[in-house]
Amino acid sequence: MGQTQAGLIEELRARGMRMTPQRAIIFETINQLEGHITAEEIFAQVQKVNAYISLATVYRTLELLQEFDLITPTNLGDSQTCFALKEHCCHHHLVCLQCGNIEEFSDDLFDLVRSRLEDEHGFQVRTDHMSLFGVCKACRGE
Amino acid sequence: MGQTQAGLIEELRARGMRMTPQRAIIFETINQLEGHITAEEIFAQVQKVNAYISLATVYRTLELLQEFDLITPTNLGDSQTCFALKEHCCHHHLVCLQCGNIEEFSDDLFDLVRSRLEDEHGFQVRTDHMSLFGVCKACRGE
DNA sequence: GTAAGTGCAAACAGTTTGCATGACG
DNA sequence: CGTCATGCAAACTGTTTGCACTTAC
Repeated sequence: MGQTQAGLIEELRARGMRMTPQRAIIFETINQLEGHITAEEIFAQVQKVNAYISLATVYRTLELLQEFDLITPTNLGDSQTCFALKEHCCHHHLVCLQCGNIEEFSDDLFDLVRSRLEDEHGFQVRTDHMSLFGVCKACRGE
Repeated sequence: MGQTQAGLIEELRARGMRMTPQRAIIFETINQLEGHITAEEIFAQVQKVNAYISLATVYRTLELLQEFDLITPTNLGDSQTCFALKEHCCHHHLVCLQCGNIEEFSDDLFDLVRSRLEDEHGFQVRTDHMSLFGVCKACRGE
């Protein structure tokens, strides 16, 4: 956890971004609040540390982290957008039924499926090591 | 197509809802615009038929159709919500790894996965006859 | 005729943005 | 000390709602 945060800060610096107390607090909050959280939730948590951090800064920082490819936004039915760290995301496979080629895709894509199956069916899906079948870009192009 | 629309209207009437020209136009539009469409897209199309139908009515009708379980909303990354007819949706299976019990779930859940794999990888997934594995409600409760 | 549906405009929620001020490096 | 980040408030987008009016049944 501390490591991840140090990693975040380090990477920010490496890309010439400035390190501000606001950003540090927001990063730490995202690290602590595991799973999918909304901007508003981050804001609420962040305000406990420092009440003078604005919601706009939270949004701007989230945007920054997205550009850095460190978090991913997901839309889970609700009106609000959720965010999650990318670090732990596993990969799945896309298998082409025509040429047999296999490519990978991120586990993020299953966020909505997972949460809805949990909410609507009480079913806890194991999405590790999934394979989806279909037709790849190259084969479709012909 | 005409059949589906007749079905919609019939079902509306059966539930004691009124049939208005606005609703007829909106239904027909949803039928014609296959796939996932936004309220705004429906509105634009509907206005070509009758320019005096308001966006509010489109939203109200969409809400109505959701209550009737005839369309499903989906959130595909964009800011706007997409809607699709439920009629063609196939079913998939949830297989419990502990008790072996199998339950069904709707293909709608894959909307986001499908569209993102198409957009991001150019991959056309075949989501028919899918099975997902995990732990069912009953087994989790223990 | 009466309950339900409509249009309009105003309200609303979530997010973004312009600008003056403040602070990192 | 220059540049970039912040806070504030106002703008913006997608959606919902209150209300007077209209219409289906």
